[in-house]
Amino acid sequence: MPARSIKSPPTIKTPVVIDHSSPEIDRLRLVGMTRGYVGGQEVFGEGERANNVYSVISGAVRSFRVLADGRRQILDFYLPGDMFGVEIGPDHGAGAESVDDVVLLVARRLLVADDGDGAMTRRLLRLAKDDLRRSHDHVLTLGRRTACERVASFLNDLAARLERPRSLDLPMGRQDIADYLGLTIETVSRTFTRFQTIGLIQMHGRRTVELSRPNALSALCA
Amino acid sequence: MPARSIKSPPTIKTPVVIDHSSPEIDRLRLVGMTRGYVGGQEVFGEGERANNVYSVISGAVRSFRVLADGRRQILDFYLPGDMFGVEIGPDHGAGAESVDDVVLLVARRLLVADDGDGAMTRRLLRLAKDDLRRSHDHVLTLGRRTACERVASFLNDLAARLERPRSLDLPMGRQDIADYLGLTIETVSRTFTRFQTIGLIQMHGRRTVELSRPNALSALCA
DNA sequence: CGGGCGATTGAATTACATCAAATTTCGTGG
DNA sequence: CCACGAAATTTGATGTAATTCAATCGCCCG
Repeated sequence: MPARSIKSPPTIKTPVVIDHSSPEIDRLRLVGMTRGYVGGQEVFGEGERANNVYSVISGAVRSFRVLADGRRQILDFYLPGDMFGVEIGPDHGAGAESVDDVVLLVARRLLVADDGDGAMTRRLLRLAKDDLRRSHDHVLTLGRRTACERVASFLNDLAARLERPRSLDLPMGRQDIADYLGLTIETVSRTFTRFQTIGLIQMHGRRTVELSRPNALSALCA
Repeated sequence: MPARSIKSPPTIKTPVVIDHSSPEIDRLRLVGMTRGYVGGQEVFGEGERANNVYSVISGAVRSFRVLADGRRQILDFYLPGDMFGVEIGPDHGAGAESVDDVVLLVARRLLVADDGDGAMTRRLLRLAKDDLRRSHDHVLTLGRRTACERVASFLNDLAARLERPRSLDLPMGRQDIADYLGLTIETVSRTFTRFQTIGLIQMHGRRTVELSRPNALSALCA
């Protein structure tokens, strides 16, 4: 995972208070500063001390682990409204980088951990369980689905998280998708073109995917 | 995922109190009844209402999800001292079955959820984060490791959880290992024999693995 | 209007799956 | 204690989905 040419890092610092509406029920109030990142910047490294927690205001973040020889596995993508970087132990179990241009809310870890009553802890528990559920889905996909099914699932899930727009804007490149799905960039590319040939999707440029037949796509997920 | 001949289900019910020492720091006190299972019995099904939580007293439990066409992915194995089946939502996101003969502690969900102060919630948070960490390891393994590396990781991890005995007793059969590692039973079998040929391991019967060269095995995990 | 990087396409290779026996293990009953 | 039989595992032959290697294409930015 290559060094990239870094544009001027637009590191704005402004005090901010944000209400994150966790799906359905809870609201998570976080107090901190915003910070801006250009694409491909490190937010924190694997094994780094976990002093802050983060919440995506705009853009997308990837969390990942790497093997000694450089093979990379993306564990999750975080989208606007998602919180990440919360740890129980002293340091981060995975690295995190901006996928594209990103603005994050950065809060001190201590401000989150302690709040007298257990309200915050309960929210964090809910959050952790959501992450676990997604990770289990991911395990199922990597362990038992074909390349074709993986890509279909990916588009499907992304569309679901973005509230099912007919057309979605991929924040990440093909390599990121490959590293998330446990495939190579070539296989991902081929699968996209096959989907397009079959009429499942329609690409406009390389980042915009129009889901022509969303039901057929879901059906492909097996 | 065959129906199995069920021996007389030794369903003993005895009131029990158990202290689970969570690694290092916390202790989790659970009050409930014990229940016995023979190999291959359902503890709960995917989508079933989550009325109880469970803790392994002896034996091993597998949690899993299945695709519509029957492909199965094992998400985790639970060993003595492990707690499982805790949910935030109303029902279980995965099925759970006994791997071999098992005794579980079964506690009512309500007894766990509420305890005035947030002590229990904090323990559950720690537990969820542990599960998440393991699931992330699993994603890395399924997404980016070869069959050989997967089997090595599996033996390695199992040995670590069993406090690194020189010789370990596999509670699960080859099919379970395959369904955990996203492989076929044949590939798992071939890999075991190759490891044995190379002198990495020595099998005694089909369940006992002697780790002849544990360091070489760890090195194989990449 | 180039130029460069990301993406696509093609050909050859391979790791793992599939299909099909043969063999071993281990519980059971004699 | 030993023989039997079903089930689990191993082994072998073959097939194939996905990877690897190698150009080429085309989108997007300056």
